[in-house]
Amino acid sequence: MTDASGTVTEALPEPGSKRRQIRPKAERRQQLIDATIRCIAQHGLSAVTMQMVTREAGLSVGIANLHFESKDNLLKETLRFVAEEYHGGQIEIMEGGDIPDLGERLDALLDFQLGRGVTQRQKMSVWFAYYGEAGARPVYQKIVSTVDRLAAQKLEALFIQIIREGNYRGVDARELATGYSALIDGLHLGLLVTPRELSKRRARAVARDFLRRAFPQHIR
Amino acid sequence: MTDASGTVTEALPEPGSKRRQIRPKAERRQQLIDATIRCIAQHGLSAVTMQMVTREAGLSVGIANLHFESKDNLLKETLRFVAEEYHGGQIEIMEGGDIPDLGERLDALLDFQLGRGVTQRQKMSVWFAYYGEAGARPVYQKIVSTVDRLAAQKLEALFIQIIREGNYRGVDARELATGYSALIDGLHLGLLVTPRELSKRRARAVARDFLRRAFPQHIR
DNA sequence: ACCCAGAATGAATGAATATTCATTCTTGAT
DNA sequence: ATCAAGAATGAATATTCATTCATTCTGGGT
Repeated sequence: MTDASGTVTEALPEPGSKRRQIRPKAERRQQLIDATIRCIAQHGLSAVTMQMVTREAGLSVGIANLHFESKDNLLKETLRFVAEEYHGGQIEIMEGGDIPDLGERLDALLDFQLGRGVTQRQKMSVWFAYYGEAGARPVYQKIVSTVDRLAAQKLEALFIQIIREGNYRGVDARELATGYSALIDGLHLGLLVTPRELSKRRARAVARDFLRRAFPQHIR
Repeated sequence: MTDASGTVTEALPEPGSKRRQIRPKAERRQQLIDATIRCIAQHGLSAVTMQMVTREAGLSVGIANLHFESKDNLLKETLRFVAEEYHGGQIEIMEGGDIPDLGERLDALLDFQLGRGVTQRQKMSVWFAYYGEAGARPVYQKIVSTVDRLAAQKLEALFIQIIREGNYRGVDARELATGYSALIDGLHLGLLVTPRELSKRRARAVARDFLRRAFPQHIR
């Protein structure tokens, strides 16, 4: 706050400067969404305030209502972003032009779903914060189920390929896909709520186990 | 509000009467917790207010702070109640003096976890509402993980018995228990958020499938 | 019949927070 | 240089909500 030189501090813009910057709308929107994600992860959805978000973004309070028309809308758009990012990532891997080998593709998917560091934990927090409200908020349900359905279809398609390639008998791709998705969601929950009991390493082992049981030739 | 007879309405206590009733503390506490559960299920955790809860319970606003010292505490106690009820039910089945056959016991557990009607859905809402906040609220984490750990131990114990009885090879009870718990949590999530895509019937089929894969002699 | 401990009430209070908008500032075009 | 469009600001407003507490009421004990 005080300057070593002891004279006028107003002159040059410091790191956390107040210098007003004008940026395109899209950039500000993303900045606010990112800040919202951090706030939800740190304080919980129900404790998030506009002041908190805008301070985190290093912007003024008025700007949130300028770019999103309301808090409600900001939260909705944040969910949409997280949902699309998560499911988009999965879908890209599952379509997998990069990885021709189906077993490897499964591994890559698992890596994406249970890998990463702190960032991933932040996203998880946000993800489940919304799930928690979804029971009472149809808007959230709709956003999630839209992207969810697409990912489920891709997963089923991948499983069908694998089943054909491995000539696995008595395996229902759709049922298995539902199970695998649920398992991953449940493991995420465990990592979030009881990180002491469930390490990321163990979560991965559990998920791999599930896949190995179903597709022994492709995993391990 | 008005009486058909057209005269004094004050006289006899109607259904929604204002007649003040004095009841023991424990009863009022439970009444408030039940009302809280309904409110969370209907409006979402972040929208719940004290006024809402006390109105739902048919009581005055002051009473909540009389029996619970604060809103925070009421919410905490509500979580504790739901957690203990859910896990308590499971544990009772898993210890299962009633059901000697291990396969049947597994079935009973599955029934408990994925059965029931509207009530169950209410509890699920509450359950995940708290999960959503747990990332940011250590108090919630602690409550959940305490009961969770106990249930996990019981499940592992049951699986160990089954593995011994069935002489299953290459199966790790603990890992399987983690997987099964996660699967059930994930299915609950699916039922809550995307009830259109996942019916209760299908959820049960998926869970049974998981168990059958692991313990083919005991299930089906 | 009467009392009184303490259960219950709800109007009042004060703190927190979403939203508005008059004003200021920035930037690219002229 | 000058200007206008519109991006950004943040003090002010209005609302909502948790919590308090002076008061009222109830029912078991005497």
